[in-house]
Amino acid sequence: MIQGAQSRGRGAGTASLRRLPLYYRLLQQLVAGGVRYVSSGIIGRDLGLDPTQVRKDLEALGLSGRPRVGFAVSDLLRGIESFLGWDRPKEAVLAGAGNLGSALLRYRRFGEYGVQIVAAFDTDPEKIGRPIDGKEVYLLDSLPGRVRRMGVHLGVITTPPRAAQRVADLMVEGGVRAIWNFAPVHLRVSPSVVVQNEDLGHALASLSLRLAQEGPEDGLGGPARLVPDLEPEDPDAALQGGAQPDEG
Amino acid sequence: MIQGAQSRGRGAGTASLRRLPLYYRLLQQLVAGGVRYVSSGIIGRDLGLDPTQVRKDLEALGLSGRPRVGFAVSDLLRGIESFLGWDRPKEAVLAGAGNLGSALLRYRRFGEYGVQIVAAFDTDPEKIGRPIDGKEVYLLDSLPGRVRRMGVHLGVITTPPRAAQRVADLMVEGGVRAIWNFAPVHLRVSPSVVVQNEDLGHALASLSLRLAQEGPEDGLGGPARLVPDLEPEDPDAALQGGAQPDEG
DNA sequence: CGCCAATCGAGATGAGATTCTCGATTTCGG
DNA sequence: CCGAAATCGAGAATCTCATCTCGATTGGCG
Repeated sequence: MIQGAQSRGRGAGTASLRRLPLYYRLLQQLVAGGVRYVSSGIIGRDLGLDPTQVRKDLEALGLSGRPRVGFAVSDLLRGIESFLGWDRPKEAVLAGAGNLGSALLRYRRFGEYGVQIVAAFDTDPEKIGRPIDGKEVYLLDSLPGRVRRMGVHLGVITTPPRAAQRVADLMVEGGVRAIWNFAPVHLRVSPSVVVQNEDLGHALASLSLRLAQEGPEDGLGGPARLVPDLEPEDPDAALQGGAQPDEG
Repeated sequence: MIQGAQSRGRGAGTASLRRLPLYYRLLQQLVAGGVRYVSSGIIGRDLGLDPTQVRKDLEALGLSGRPRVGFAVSDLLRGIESFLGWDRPKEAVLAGAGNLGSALLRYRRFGEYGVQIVAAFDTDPEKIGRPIDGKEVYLLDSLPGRVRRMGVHLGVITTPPRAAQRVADLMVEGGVRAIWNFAPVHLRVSPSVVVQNEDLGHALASLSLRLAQEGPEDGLGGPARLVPDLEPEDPDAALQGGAQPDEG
């Protein structure tokens, strides 16, 4: 991914950081299959990456493998979880309880990454006071105060474009220091606030572009994520959205 | 961004490709404000990028500016649209009409990028035959045949993790050549099929990580997108999810 | 018309990322 | 116990990307 002007950590560069979730997913599927050890060559082959790169990435995490054997899958999983902070709980609030916002409030999988959305905000009186998936929906105007009292530092914006900037301002006012922005607008915030844009339209269009350009897959995300990104998963747990198209 | 093993185009590298949607968003806000010309310096300041980089990105699109004046905003918008293929219509199908899938079916903004989801598939009998936002929901088993008849090459997977691989196989069987995968699993598909992973959990966790690492914003996405990505928008049009928290 | 400032475009420089090469270690099969 | 194969780990080479520097062009102003 492209990092604009970002201070990168020491060990793992922003590049390898993006691949860790990919490894994590694959490793989870391997443990589910009873595999205990895996070589960088296997990982590389499945993910379309160079084995050396895989080793370097894992090395940056402080993990090491054994010649002729490979890496212990369980070590890798724990190492990645720890490195990415998935084992340290964090809370977030969401603004804009529309289609997308509601879906995110019901999304079951954030917990696996140590993140939990604890409250929602909206301006529609119809929505206030009606919890969505157990999360209370409050009036938008009360956001700064509540967020500050809750001590939450993560905010999710799923409002219409026109409301996004104001919501961002309210969040920052309440002490939010990182914003996950689904609204397709460029937010102007203090440089100390981290903004991660997640434009779904752009993401799908990006995929379409890759298709048109005949660019065989590499496993990475793509859009939004054009910038900093990550990801993981396990093949047996519950699941996201809600519908389970067979195969249960 | 990190691209696994991808054949990159000639003109614009994968890096600048990720920034184009950022420019697009900003430019749309500028036209809405009546601005006709903009310099690379202005764009760079607003987006936190180096002016030279902005010029290089735009240059890669075949666009040029005039000294002392800058670039014509309308030219830039058209150029980006064209380069990213947003002006060429494409159809997509979706599998997994759960929370997330439904939200995407109702998402109004794909059209702006030239993409339209034309049908959905699921295994839940309750959902079959009940259109969502005007899109018909069919039985998953009929996917290959229908997709082939419709001539669709884009597929979206919003199923539980366990169903994802089977759905991917069905899609490929039906002729889908690019998959947007929201299920947190690593899909194994033919190398000729493009897979773009969009793990929302990972994306949010990624943001959280950036926060913890004290990494001031750069405007880029982050996770998923790890690989090829993109994005755009206009500040006045309708909007995404559905809820409109004030400011209407 | 001539000067000044703004802005672009191109080349050079430097940092980061990816790939390649090679030596060391360990397991497996005689 | 010994040789072959696999795998890792470190260093070097290559590539891409981002930033810096500088000359050229253009519009505004006197």
